[in-house]
Amino acid sequence: MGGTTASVTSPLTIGAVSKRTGCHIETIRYYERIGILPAPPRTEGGHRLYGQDHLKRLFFVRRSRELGFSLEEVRGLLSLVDGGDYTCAEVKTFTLRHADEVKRKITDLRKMERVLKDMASQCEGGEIPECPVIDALFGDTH
Amino acid sequence: MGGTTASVTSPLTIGAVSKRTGCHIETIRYYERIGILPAPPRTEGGHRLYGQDHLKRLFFVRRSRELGFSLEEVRGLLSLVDGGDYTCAEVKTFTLRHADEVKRKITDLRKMERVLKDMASQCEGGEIPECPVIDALFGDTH
DNA sequence: CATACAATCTGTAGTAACTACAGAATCAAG
DNA sequence: CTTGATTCTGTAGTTACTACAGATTGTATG
Repeated sequence: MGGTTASVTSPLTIGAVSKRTGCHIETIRYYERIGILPAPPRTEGGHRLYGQDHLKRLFFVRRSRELGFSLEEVRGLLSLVDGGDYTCAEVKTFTLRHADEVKRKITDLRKMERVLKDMASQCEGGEIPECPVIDALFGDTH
Repeated sequence: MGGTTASVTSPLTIGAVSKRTGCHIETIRYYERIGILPAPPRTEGGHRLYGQDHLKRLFFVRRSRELGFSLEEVRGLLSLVDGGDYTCAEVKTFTLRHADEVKRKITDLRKMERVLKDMASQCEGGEIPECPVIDALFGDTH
C-alpha cells in the first residue's frame, strides 16, 4: 500500500489502543500476560507502545470472543497466523473442523435473525406477538 | 394442579437432559439457581424431573452462549418468550437492536468461514499457505 | 525549570459463568 | 435387601475478564 506523507503510523499508547479496539486497558495487559498478545516495546519510563499489527491482532481476538470462540480456540487460530510448525494435514483438519463449526453458527444466527425481525415487524401492529421464539429457533431436533 | 395432564413424553432425569443438551449437570443446576431455568418438579426423594419445555429452553440457552451472547442477553431474550410485561415499542427496540448485532456476527463469521476454507484448500497443494488470516478477517477499519 | 494533572505502571482482589469435587441420600436392577 | 450408578447440597476451583490501590511517568502550562 502506498503510504503518502511521512506518517509511518506512530506508535499508540495503551489508552489509544483501548479506544480503537474497544478492549479495556486491563484486558489488553491480561492478553499480554497470558501470551495472546506479544509484549510491545516500551518507552524509557516503561509505558507500552503499540503498532498496527498489535491493533489488528486485538481486533481479531475481541471479535472472535464476541463470536463465541474460547481463548484457546483463538490461540489455535492465531498460531496458524503465527506459523506454528504444523503439518499441512494438521492445518487442514483444524481449519475444516473450524469452518464447519462456523457454518453451524451462521445457520443458527440466521434463524435467530429472522425470528427477531419477524417479532419486530409484528410489533408494528400494536400488539405483542405470542412468539414461540424458542420453538422457532431450536424446537426441532438438533 | 387439578387432574392428570396427558403428557406424551415421560419426564427426564437431569442426567438424560445433560446428555441430550450437552450441558453439564452442574450447569443445569446452576441455571436453575440463577433463575435461567425454572425449577422442575421432583421425585419423592428429591430428584429433578424435566419435561420437553425445559429441554428446549436449555438448548436455546446453550446455543445462545455458544453464539457469543451473555447470560444477561439470554435472559433478555427469554423474558420475551416468557411474556414479560413490555410495551410493544420496547420489544421492537430490543429485537431490532439484537437482530442488528446478529447480522454483524453473521457477516464476520462468513469472512472467517471463507478464509478457513481457502486455507484448507490451499493446503491441498502440500504447503502451508502464508496466510494473512487476521488481515483477511479484520485488517480493514472496523 | 517547576508543577499540576492525566495516563500508565504493577499487583491484587472481585465478578461472571461455569466446572469439579466431597460426602450423603436416592433410585433401579437383580 | 444389597449393590452400584445417579443425584443431592454445598463448597471450592477455573476461565476470562474487570476493578481498584498506590506508585510512577508523560505532558501541558506558568
